[in-house]
Amino acid sequence: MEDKPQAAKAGRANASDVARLAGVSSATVSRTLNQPEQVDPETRARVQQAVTKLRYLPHGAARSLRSHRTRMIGAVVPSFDYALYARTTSALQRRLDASGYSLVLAEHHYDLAAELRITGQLVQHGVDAFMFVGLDHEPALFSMLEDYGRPYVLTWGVDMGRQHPSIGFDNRRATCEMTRHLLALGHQRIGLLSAAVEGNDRARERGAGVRDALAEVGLELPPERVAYSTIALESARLAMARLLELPAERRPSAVVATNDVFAVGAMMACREAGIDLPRQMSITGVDNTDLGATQTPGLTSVSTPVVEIGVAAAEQLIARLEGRDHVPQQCLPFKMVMRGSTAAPG
Amino acid sequence: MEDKPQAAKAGRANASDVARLAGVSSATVSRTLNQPEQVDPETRARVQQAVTKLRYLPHGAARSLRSHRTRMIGAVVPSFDYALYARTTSALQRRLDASGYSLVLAEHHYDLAAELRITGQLVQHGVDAFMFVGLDHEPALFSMLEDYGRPYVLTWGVDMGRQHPSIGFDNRRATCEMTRHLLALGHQRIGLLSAAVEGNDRARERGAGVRDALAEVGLELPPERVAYSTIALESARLAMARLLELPAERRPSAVVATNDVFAVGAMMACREAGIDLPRQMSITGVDNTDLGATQTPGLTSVSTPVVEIGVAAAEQLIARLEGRDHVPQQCLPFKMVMRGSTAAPG
DNA sequence: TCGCTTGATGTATTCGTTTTCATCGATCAT
DNA sequence: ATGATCGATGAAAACGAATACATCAAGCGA
Repeated sequence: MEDKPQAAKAGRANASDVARLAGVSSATVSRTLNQPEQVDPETRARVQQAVTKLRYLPHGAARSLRSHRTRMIGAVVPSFDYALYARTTSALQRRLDASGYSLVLAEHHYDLAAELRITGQLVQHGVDAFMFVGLDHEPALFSMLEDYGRPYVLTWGVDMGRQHPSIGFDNRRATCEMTRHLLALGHQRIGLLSAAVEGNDRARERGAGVRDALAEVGLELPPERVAYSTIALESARLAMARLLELPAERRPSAVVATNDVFAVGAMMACREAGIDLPRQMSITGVDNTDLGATQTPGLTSVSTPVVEIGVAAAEQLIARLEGRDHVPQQCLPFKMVMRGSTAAPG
Repeated sequence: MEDKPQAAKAGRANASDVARLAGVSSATVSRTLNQPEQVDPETRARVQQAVTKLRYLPHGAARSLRSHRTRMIGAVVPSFDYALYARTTSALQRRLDASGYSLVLAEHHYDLAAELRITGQLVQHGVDAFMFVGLDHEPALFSMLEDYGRPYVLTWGVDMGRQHPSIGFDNRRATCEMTRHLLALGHQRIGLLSAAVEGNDRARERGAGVRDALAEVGLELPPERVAYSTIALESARLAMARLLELPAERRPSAVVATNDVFAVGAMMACREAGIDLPRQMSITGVDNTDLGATQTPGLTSVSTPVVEIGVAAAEQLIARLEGRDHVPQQCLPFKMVMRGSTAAPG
């Protein structure tokens, strides 16, 4: 009654099953899958056949327990819900997939403590390497990655101090150039619609860029012309509404928003208040999303290298995991996209 | 020269290290982490202390090799880039995170063969359960999940045949009601802007809903009033442009788009062609995204239960993994959102 | 006080691969 | 012919945690 060879094997075939069917040892099965060139073509074919016949999928946990690699790469982003990160992540996955890596994606809702916790879970699961958004992170995050020997790359910003590998663009110069554009149009009172800056280097840099451009012409940015918002249209609309409450002579004639969602929220507030765009108010965004591009008037914005960041991040991480050379810091170009939302003050 | 106890331990502490520091066996460490109630409070405290001191993270691969569970749940969606899936997935992650599960996210770009391949990779990595979008999938996908004993739930549609667990809403009724609304406004020639229907049950159902409503009043949908698009603004704009090329007496006075991206693309085409919305053309979408809501005029759309789907999917999968009761089929409500993009024909 | 139960802990095996090392023909230079 | 080399393969030892089973002390009733 013992030893029913092929009878009702629970569910999953393992390497020994394949080996038995192919008449080889499990070591040869493993080699066929991992270093095919080391095994005799004829044997190899026999093993392959057994693999497909049994629908064998190697057991990832066992594999990574032994080999210390999972071929999984983690992307930890602030939010799935913002189109930008989605497009970067999408590009990242495509590139990873092409090299046989899988993507594990997680979001932290702009909470750096949550980011640390979630990344810890992923480290536990054996994720080999990480992509993060932005330069600001908990120190404990870096020490954990260090302890566990996990390569990582920061994105959407460039770490000038060269402490960490990073791939992004110059956020500060982006808003600086945008502000110069508004100044050139003749605007004097320029407002800023920004995300909260703590833990958010992109927001900080983008705000600094506005101040840079203003300083170049001897102007400054009074606190009353700065409004803060969370990344949601409604929140941005309310923030803009507060700016519009300023008395006419102190109210900005142009507002630089640090991203397109804020900019579109601002447009909503203007429409509601009966303010004509762009005659009575110019608005600019950053990221050049569909959301902004399809507004009437179209939103002037900065086209950021979303896809390029994802691809470059994937390539750097793969290169490091496979011990190849890589460029640790990459500062990619951005592009101004002028549309109808900016004009000379009426 | 042997036996330097704590000297330069490579990187990672393991259960034995924790056990040694706490003066217990590794079995007790494991119990402390997994069945804390079975271990003496005093011992437990000592172990916990050692865990934090050594910054111990259990080795996920080892754990899941032995226990056959990873506490990872996979969501396989068509695209990260469409806001809807992002919001569902976000809700899903939040709910999973609260129960100690991690999310693994992957996209297949509307390619069901890719979906199968990618899901296979995730099964290899030990992902415990899956959420998919839509009812249409490769038969091989279901047999693989069956073979490997992985629970799954289909979303964004309700499987009437009760073959598979599913959570969604009635896509057909959604566009049907939308079309009735247009008919009630007095439209006679109604067009359809749809995604390709093969492998996409949502598109198929939504198209059927339009035909249902037309049939109720004895009308039908001639092929020339149907245009197909891929999920991108530019593609939708071109598709709508083709509908606008019809001679005036056969051109639709209203177009039902099967999602908001298509609808906004259609709006772009109209603006470009100098067609006044909604006087000369009514347009409706599905999904009620920010993209549609912020257009001028605002897009009339169907608000779909994006967040609820994510939460319900998470809860069903967790319940099944933990052997608890669950409702296999859930049909959630949707809501019509009327805005300025629909009006009586001019 | 003895045997029995109970609770807490340790010992040892197991999960399914990868990988090191050994083996065994076959080929080759001498 | 012979020892060296090489290519292909198998046997067996990891990897790190979970867990069945054994152990041991304490508590209990008779």
